[in-house]
Amino acid sequence: MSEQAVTAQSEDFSRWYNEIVYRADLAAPSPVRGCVIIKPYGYEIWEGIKAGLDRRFKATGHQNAYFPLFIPESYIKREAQHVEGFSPELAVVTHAGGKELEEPLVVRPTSETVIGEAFSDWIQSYRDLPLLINQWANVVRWELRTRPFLRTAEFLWQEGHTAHASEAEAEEETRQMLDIYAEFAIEDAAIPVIKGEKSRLERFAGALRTYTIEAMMRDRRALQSGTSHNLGQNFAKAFDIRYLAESNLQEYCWTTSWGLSTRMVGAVVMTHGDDKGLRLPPKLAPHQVVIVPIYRRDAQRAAVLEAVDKLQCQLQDGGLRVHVDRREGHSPGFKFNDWEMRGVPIRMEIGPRDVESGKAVLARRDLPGRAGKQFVTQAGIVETVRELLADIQRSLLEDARAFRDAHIQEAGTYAELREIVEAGDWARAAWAGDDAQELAVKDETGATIRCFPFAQPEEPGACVLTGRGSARVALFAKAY
RNA sequence: CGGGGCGUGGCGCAGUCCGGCAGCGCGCACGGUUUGGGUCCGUGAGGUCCCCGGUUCGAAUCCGGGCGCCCCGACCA
Repeated sequence: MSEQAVTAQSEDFSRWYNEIVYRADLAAPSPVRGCVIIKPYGYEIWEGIKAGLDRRFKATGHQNAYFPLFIPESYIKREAQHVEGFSPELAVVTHAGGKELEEPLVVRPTSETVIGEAFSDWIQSYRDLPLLINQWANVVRWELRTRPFLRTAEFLWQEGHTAHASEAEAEEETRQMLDIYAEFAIEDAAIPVIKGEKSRLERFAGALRTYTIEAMMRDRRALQSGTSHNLGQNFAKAFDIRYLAESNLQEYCWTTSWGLSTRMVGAVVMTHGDDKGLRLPPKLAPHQVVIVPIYRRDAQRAAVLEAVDKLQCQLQDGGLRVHVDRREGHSPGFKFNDWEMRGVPIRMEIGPRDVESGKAVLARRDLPGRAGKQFVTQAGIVETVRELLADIQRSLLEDARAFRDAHIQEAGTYAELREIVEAGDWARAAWAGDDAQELAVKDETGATIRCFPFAQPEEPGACVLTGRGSARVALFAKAY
């Protein structure tokens, strides 16, 4: 598999990327370039992501709600770091209803402020806490430079917002949601993400601490795939989110926020995609199985389609997402390639020979070409397919993990770090530098601290740069 | 904003140097053929060659001016 094939810039990749998934830029009206158009198939992948996350959110007691798209400019300005961080990328509405507005409205880049305003009304007592809210929404950030899926001016996401009575509880929530993101990424999306804390420079505007899951794409660039922020009391103070404690004293809440966006669709594409197109993890795939009927004459056609109908029913009854490619006028070979491009995990071929023998051909997408083909009996097909899907899910994760681990290296000195990241790999190194030194590294190597990973099984070498405070293990990489 | 590149049918492009009928591949429509790895053949629809001006008998092509987009960098999920 060539790494070239799965970069957003590669010709091979973009050919089907645009056709199959979506195009990031509107061709005609230039002012909205970089906005998002998600075609149906791509949107179904997003719906798979939504389902996986929503199930987990419900299990942890979070409830969905919806807040306004427009935020009064004054709200944004109320938290000093927040406004400073987001100002350059805000889209602002100045006119509405044919008149100039008294106060401009910001198109939400994120909703801490407007939700904070609501929270201050909703929360009166410690009995109202914790308040656990999630919103599925679109947001707009006017980036200078957009990239298909990985950075669009408008994107869809979920943003969670919670308020708690204690700092410890807020921290626990922040970490719990990061864990949920990581669990989702690893188990559902088959992306072996690394959990960690962001450096001060990369922290969310207005947060105390920001945690991240970092994924390695097939071109070895890092992709922040989800974030969870402990906001401390910064927003509670800015928006007067207070409660009456059991002690009968007014206290400020401790709040958190966390988000995961359509960028995750890009992460799936660029983690698993190969020269032939997408490879979708079964848990997210819109179609887990596609059945391609094969027949030569009308007499065969009826028998084949009858068998196919029966198999479709069995698989559907077994709770599997199955699609039958009934298109006329395309050869089986065409359909094989077509569904491989779309990344369907299992293709089932049913022809006259299979009808006769009671067998079926299964082709797994995770293995290249014909290597993924096997003959199975139609009896017990549901169980066979289920096991195969589980195996594909597992193998995609293992592939990605092996690839990732092969491209993370320990750096004992700054020279080593530089050499590693300039060659495109990730470097683990002890870090005790300050902001200025971190910026200097970016300037010199193009790499940034992706995170300070939580798990540090092995101790890295000597300090890369010395500074005040103790050194932490940091992960350096070039990122999207 | 700095550096590079490109604007030609729905998509991808050739043609531009050296002016002479607007082309190719894919896709689309129709007919036939084929169907176990991207069938083949035929017919057809589809164009402001980015815009404005100039040179010329004649401009996609040359000259002048303008506009737009993409890529790399700075900002960032």
